[in-house]
Order: sequence, then C-alpha cells, then structure tokens
Amino acid sequence: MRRPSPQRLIGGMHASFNLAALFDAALKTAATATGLDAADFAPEVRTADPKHGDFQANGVLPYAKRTKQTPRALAEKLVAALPADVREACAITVAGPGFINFTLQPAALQSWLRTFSTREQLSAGAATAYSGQTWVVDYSSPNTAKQMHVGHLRSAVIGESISRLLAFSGAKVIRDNHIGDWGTQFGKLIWAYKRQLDTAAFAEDPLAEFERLYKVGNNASDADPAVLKEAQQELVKLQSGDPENTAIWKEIGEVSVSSFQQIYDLLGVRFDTTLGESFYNDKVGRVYQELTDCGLASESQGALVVFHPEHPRFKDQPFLVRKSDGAANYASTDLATILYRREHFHADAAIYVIDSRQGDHCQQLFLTAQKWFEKTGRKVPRLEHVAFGTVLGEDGRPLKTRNGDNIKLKDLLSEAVERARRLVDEKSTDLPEDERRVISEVVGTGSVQYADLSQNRSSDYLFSWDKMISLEGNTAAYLLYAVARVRSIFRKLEAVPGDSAVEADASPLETPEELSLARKVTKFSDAVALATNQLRPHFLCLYLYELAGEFSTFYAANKVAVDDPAVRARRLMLCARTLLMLETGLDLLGLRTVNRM
RNA sequence: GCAGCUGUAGCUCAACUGGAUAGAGCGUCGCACUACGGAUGCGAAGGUUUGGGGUUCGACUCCCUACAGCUGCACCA
Repeated sequence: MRRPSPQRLIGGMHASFNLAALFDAALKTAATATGLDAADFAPEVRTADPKHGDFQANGVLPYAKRTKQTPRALAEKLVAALPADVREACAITVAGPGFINFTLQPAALQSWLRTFSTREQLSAGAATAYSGQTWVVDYSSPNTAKQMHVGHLRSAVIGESISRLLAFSGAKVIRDNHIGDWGTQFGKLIWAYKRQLDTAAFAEDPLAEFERLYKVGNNASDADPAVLKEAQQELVKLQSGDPENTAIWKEIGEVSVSSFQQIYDLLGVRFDTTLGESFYNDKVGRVYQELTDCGLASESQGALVVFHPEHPRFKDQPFLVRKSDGAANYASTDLATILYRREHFHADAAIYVIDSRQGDHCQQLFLTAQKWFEKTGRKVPRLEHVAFGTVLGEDGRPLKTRNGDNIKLKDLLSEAVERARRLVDEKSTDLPEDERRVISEVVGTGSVQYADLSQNRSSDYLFSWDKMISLEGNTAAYLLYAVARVRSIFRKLEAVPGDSAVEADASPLETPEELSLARKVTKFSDAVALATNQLRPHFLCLYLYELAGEFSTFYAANKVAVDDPAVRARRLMLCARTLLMLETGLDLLGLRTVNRM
C-alpha cells in the first residue's frame, strides 16, 4: 500500500484549511483507537506559542484527571496512535505536564501554501463552518432626523466586519439596519417643520436642519403647554395616517437614509434591508396578544409588562412591552422584530451590535422572546448582544467637541482623511494628485475603522488622533504599508501574485524567516475562525498585524529579487500568500487597500 | 440601594474564555542598513496582572471579599 505523503495529507483535503481542526479530529480518532471515551475527550487543539510549535493540544490534562491517569503517559499513547500521515507531516512531542505539540514540517507548510492560493480557495475552506445557517445582524440602526455622531461609529464598523466574517464562514447573512424612524419625537419635529423650516439651511444640510427643528419643537413644548398639546396632535395625526404629516415623515426618512448612505459608503457598510421601527408598527398587536395569551405579560399600573420571577433582578424590574397610554415602545417593536426575523428570514441567529449600556434591555428582550417562542412551539433563534464600550476622548470622558456637542461622524471621518492627506503629501511627494486623494481616503477612514476594530470591543476605548494615524504599531497604516510593499515587489519584478507557472519552480523553504512567515500564513484560517466564533474582529486584527510584522522581518533579511530562479520563486510565493491573507483579512474587516502609498 | 461592565509595564492595548517563562506598540536607551519602498529591521530596560483570601496539576481568566472608575434600573428610543 502506498503511504500518503505529507503533501497529500495537508494539500489534498479541503478540511485541512483549518489545521487546528484537522489535528483535533486526528486526536479524536486516535482516542477512539486507544479505547478512550471519545465523547468525553475534547482535544482542545489551538495555535501555540511558536517556541513550542505550531499547534498544541491541551485536552489531555483534564481528561487524564477525570479518568485518574498519568497525563504524560496518556499523551504518549495518543501520539503513537495518530495516523502515520499526520506523524509524517509534523514533528509531534509531548511536553510539560502533558501538552501535545505539533510542528509542521517545511514540506507540509509549503504544501499548504500551494493549496490555498486564491481568495476562492480560502473562502471554500472557511465556508464549511457556518453553511446552512441564517444570521441576522442588527447594526448601525441610527435614528432618523438626526445626524450620525461618533457614538454611531462602533456599531457600524463592528457590525459590518462581523457580517463579512460570518458570510465568509459560510452563513447566509441578513444585514438589517433597524433605524429609529417612529416615536414621539416626530410630533415636535412636525410641529416645528410646519412653522419654522429654513429652506436655505435645508438645502445645505437637511439633516442638520431637522435636528435644529426638533430642538425648536422640543424647547417650545417645554416652555408652553399649549405647544406641547399641538405637538401631540401632530403625532396623533401622523399615527392615524394624515396625508400631510405622513408626507413630511416620509421625507424625513428618505432624507435621513440617503444621508446615512454617504457615511456607509465611506465605511464600506452595506445593508440588505432597512426595516425601521415603523415597519413593525402594525405587527405589535399580535405580540401583545400572544404574550398575554401564553401568560407571560400582565397589566401593571396600566402598562403591559413582563416579569421574570426566576431572575434576581428582572423579577422586580419589569420589561415594559406596552405603555399605559396603549402606545408601543421599543420593547414592543423589538419583540415583533424577532418574530419577523424568525418567520420571514428563518433566522437561526439574530445578533445585536449595540452599546453595552443596553445590556439590561437586551437581556430582558431575549429572555422574553425565548419563553414566548418556547410556549408557542417556535424554534428559538440564538440571540446575542454583541456589546461594545464607549468611545472616550483623551480626558477619559465620552468623546465630545470642545463645547460639549457630539462629534459628527461626517466631521470625524473628514478630519481623518485630512490628517492622512497631510501625511501622504509629506511622504509620497512623487505620486499624482488624484492618487494621493484616494490614498488619503483609504488610509484616513481605514485608520478610524481599524482603531475601533483592533481593540477588544467589550471595553471603552480611548480615541487618539496621534495614535490612530501615527502609522506605527498595530495600525491600519502599518498593514496598508505592508500591502503596498508586497505589491511593489511584484511591480518591480514584473510578476503577478500567485502565478502558478512561476511558483512551480519554487525550491523548499529554508531560511528561518521564510519558515516563520510561512507558519504565520497558515494560521489565517485559525484567526478567522476565532474572530467569527467569538464575534470579535480584534483577533483577526492582531493576526494581520503579526503577519505584517513577520513579513517585514522576512523582507529585511531575505531579498526576493535574487538571481537563483528557484529561491526567487519560493519567496515570490511567500509574498503572494502574505498579500492574499492581508488583503482578504483587511476586506473582512471592511477596509480597502492601495497599490502605493 | 440593586445589578452589570471595567481595573494588566510610565501611556495605549493583547493574552484564543483555565494552559507552558503575561506579550505588543508608543515613550526611554542602544544598534543595523545609500534600501526588491525608511511609513523599516534588531536589541535592552520596564510587571506582586488594584489589594486580600480561596478553588487545582495549572489562575490575568473561576469563586469570596475590599477598593476604584464607568454604566443601567416603569412608560424616551
């Protein structure tokens, strides 16, 4: 019988896109062969510190403990039972108290590089993880009639990246912009719109004018009860379908959405649907009915509320699903939304990329929906609050302008582009004007996105212009620069990245820098899986940063443009794969790249 | 008052949710190279992971406790 070569093992199987998963499965098999209780044994293979190897299995220790065995002896037994092809593809050692370390042989590394040479191949490899699942991602979700400010940045940026990651991993993703286009504020706004619309200001910046009008209406209502009454009348008229008020409301919505779109275009944000609160206006009646029928909701102080007796806090803190005046609130529409997402989109999961301050609301919402669906025999989708912290200024307080206003997202992004422009003008004097403009946009907005994404989303983060655009350390510019440098090599050598005719001549990887870079490249799959499973893009950022670092080290030590065609070919292959992972990864984060900068 | 989140090097952040000697960048100090793009690379110093207990082969991670900061708690979304 012909023994499979390492090349066949690593290169031949699509499942081996994720090598950690491959070794995990191999250990599972070995466990069964050795007579272990495979159901109880989780190998826990993950990427390792390079000084130990490429991957490490941690699962032997807890299993050995449960079954009262010696961890090291058990580990040795498992290693011996691994298939010959796995043992041929890597050096395997048992270390410390009972870790199993896998270090890929150079030939196996090279084989992986040959197999995964295009975005399509990466995508095919990754897409097995979430195939068949439908995920609704609820993100951005600003209110109409208001300009987006810095507080809206994180949801848009993080939500977009998570959507891309899920889609790349094979999920069917519905990106839903759940805009706040319904509510009591429209009474005051319409009242002021009818009396004090400044057409010149409206033509200049309609959203700013709406925002001003709302303040006018709000102040007037506060000052004069008669005005408040009139505003409430306007709201009632809107809700009962009055043609004039409906037309105004529609205009507000349309103007708002097209203004949001300008920002989304800059950030690479794209929605599949924009179903705002108004869409669910006629769907809340069913929610009240069902919740009451199944005994979850009851009247309290005139309002319809849900308590959760088993919960330490929500046994007393009500979830208010209908106000005492009979009107819906955001709990009502959020519940109707979950139902719609299940019935219409057949969502297996719905995730909410919202500020962590909404934690209580989300918990109550999810608990209520879960019980409601169980009682009515519906499948409960996975519901998750993808929470994130606040953007802080350098004083540690929420980021504001000098006079205490919210910073407009539009202004923030244009300042980022301006700052990037100053840098481009300084560093890249030889590039033509229109190219410099594009580079400034990509670097400027990319820096804002990356600064947000590269940090663990659950904590607040400090916004610092200098750190963000300073181009050193874990920043967008460092990664974009690495991309530009790789591209420059191909330009100079008049080669095309991933040219298989060239790569066929490659000799085996040899230098420490080549091997180290190749090892990092193969970890791409793991980084994507980690970021996707945890819904935390910063894991991917960290990986890309380390990859760019490995490349820079390689680049400084190993010249690509050498005379020996076999050496040149293998280094070109490394450059091509580095480029592929950087570009694919940056795209998954929602960033664009440039050829030169 | 109740609850949630956070506390890691001078500063800004990681640490794959219990794994091996807690890692980066900035700043500081030192080094390399007329470079296939210097928006570079290599190195040094810098830590009682807020304090105190506990759980176990193993704890930044889990539990208890104290302290500090942020946030949320009935009709705004």
